[in-house]
Amino acid sequence: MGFQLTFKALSDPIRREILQLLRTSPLTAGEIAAHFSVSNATISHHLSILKDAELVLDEKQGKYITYELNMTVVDEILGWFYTLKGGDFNEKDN
Amino acid sequence: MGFQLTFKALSDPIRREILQLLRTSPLTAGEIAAHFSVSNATISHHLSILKDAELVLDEKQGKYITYELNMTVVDEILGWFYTLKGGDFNEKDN
DNA sequence: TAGATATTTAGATAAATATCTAAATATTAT
DNA sequence: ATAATATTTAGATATTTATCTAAATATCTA
Repeated sequence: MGFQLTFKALSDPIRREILQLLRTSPLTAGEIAAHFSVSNATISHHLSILKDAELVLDEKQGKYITYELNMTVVDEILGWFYTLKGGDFNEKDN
Repeated sequence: MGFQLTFKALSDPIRREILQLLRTSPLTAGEIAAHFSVSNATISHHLSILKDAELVLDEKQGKYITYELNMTVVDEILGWFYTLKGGDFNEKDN
């Protein structure tokens, strides 16, 4: 539980919007890129940051790569916020 | 509810640790700075970023400035994560 | 096998960020 | 008033980041 990659990943507005896009169902890289006005390469870069943070999972399906939200990590980060609201907190996990 | 400043503020490990320090009670800038090995000026800079994000509130008390957690904004950010978990989401608020 | 499509990787660049030291501001105490 | 203490602001610098274009890789289809 090192949260550095997770929070860094969440600090960019495009990456947060990608997560919201994936809220209802998985999408391919191209479908995701179509929602934005930056290049596909840039979206690919953002996806790799989300992947490193384990906020998304990817699955290769033939020509396409499908991305989906990883709820496990979303829940872990929620846990971090709950420590702020009075729960326990292990200082090492930051 | 523009979350950009909030998430940016949370993306630095020192700032997250400051928030955890303030979990139980308010502290002065100096008390906060004493927990870290960077200069007071640097901590002051981090505090100003947390303040801009409204994650902390400050109150001048004579020679000291006391900082405390702003739970209101913590709760707002929790709301953002809940949209990811199936709730409603207004795309403008990102 | 060639050509088309989907995605990522590489290399470059401009902007943003964290940090430092030194100086400024404000408050308290002698 | 002067000195000491607490904090912030200013200016500089090195690192990180988001973005682009062009090239590489992988898969599908005719």
